[in-house]
Amino acid sequence: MIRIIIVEDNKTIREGLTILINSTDGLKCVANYKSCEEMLQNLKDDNPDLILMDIGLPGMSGIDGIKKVKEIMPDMLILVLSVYEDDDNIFSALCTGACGYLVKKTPPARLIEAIEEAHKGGSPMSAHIARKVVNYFQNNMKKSDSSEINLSDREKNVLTSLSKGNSYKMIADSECISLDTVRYHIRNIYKKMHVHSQTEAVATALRKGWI
Amino acid sequence: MIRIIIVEDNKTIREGLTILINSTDGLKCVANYKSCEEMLQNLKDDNPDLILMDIGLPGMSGIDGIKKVKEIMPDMLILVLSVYEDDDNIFSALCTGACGYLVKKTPPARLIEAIEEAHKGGSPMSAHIARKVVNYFQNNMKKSDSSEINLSDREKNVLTSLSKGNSYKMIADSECISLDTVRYHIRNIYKKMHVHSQTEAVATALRKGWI
DNA sequence: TTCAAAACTACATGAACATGCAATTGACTT
DNA sequence: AAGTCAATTGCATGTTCATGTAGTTTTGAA
Repeated sequence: MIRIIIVEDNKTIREGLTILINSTDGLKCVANYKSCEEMLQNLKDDNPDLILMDIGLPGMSGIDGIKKVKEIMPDMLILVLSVYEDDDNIFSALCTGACGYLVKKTPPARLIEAIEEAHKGGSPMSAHIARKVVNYFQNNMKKSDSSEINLSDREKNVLTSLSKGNSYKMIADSECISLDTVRYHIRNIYKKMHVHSQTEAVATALRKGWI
Repeated sequence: MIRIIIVEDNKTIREGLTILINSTDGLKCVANYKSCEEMLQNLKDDNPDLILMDIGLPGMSGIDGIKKVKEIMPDMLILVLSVYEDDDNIFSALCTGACGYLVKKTPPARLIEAIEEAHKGGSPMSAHIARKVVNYFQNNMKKSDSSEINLSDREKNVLTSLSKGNSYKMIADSECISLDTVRYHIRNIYKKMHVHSQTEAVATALRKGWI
């Protein structure tokens, strides 16, 4: 029996979900709340296996609610049920600790499936949500592929050291080379990267994931 | 009618998938190959809507295959069907351009669903794969939460400008403030961030995702 | 209105950096 | 053995930066 609590400010939806869940074998809605605050007060007593949570709530937002729940019970399964499909809400929810994200128009049968899937270790997401998540990977993980700048090991060390705020003198000492050799390497780094300052070199390298 | 091609080295599986797809309304397997090389040669002629691709192939790996396909047809839908569930393969595939990732034990009915879901703009993933993807977010996107340094809008602009390699003078011009005001803001940034150089400030901000 | 904080401007100075030129060394090639 | 090349060191010079001190303007709250 999967113990579920619902957090949803709309009474109709809240009661509909409760009925849906309670009429399904293996699922039980042990409580439902119209705000995160109420839910948090009773969380320990309710001791649910999974929380079905709305994002757009009066008072504490669902995102903050997820954060609080995770502080109290880090392994709690939280399934977001939201009308929002914008990147901010989706990524905030997932980063904060939601294990899945469904849009509100999800049909009842799929919702039940999703709850069971989450409980079995999955991360159910509505189709477009999942695509957004995958797109995120494709857009933001362009590491080690494009514009293959070939920095030598020494150069990489120097650049990494620079990014930590070390001065030429400190780098010279830690690399056991002279101050002028540090200058030499940095010149070469600048030449390879087409930049003219530490800041630009470090920023570029960090953005492209070279260091 | 969704036109599909299959890349899979195991003959039994390949033929089984072909039959499964061709016996489903709305789907048609226009070709099947046992290697990426063969598939790539005929890609343009086959002109599929979606590619069902194995990862563990002899010769060119599925990951490299995905990369090649994306170079030729950037919008091609590629659904990975793999026995591997390790992070490297999953993330490589998704980053490279796969729009979904299914494990091979996926039941036929779910596979068909997944193909249709991918075609409608979703990103079907097997339960544990999805969870791994979501976990990635929770572990690696600790941006904007910890150590809440409160940079003003102006300070953020200045810092961003610095990270692009602009000099104080250039920043003064682009922000329409005097050189000394730029200095003033940078002092404050340093104070808030506990650093003493551009490089350190920019590196820290980039690493923490503030800019 | 009045006060305080934040934002802006100014000037000054020692430190750190960017870059040009040049010489030395060691490794590897032909 | 002579030659090439990367790594190293050295020196010099103009530029930019980091930071102390201090005055003015703007803005938001009491």
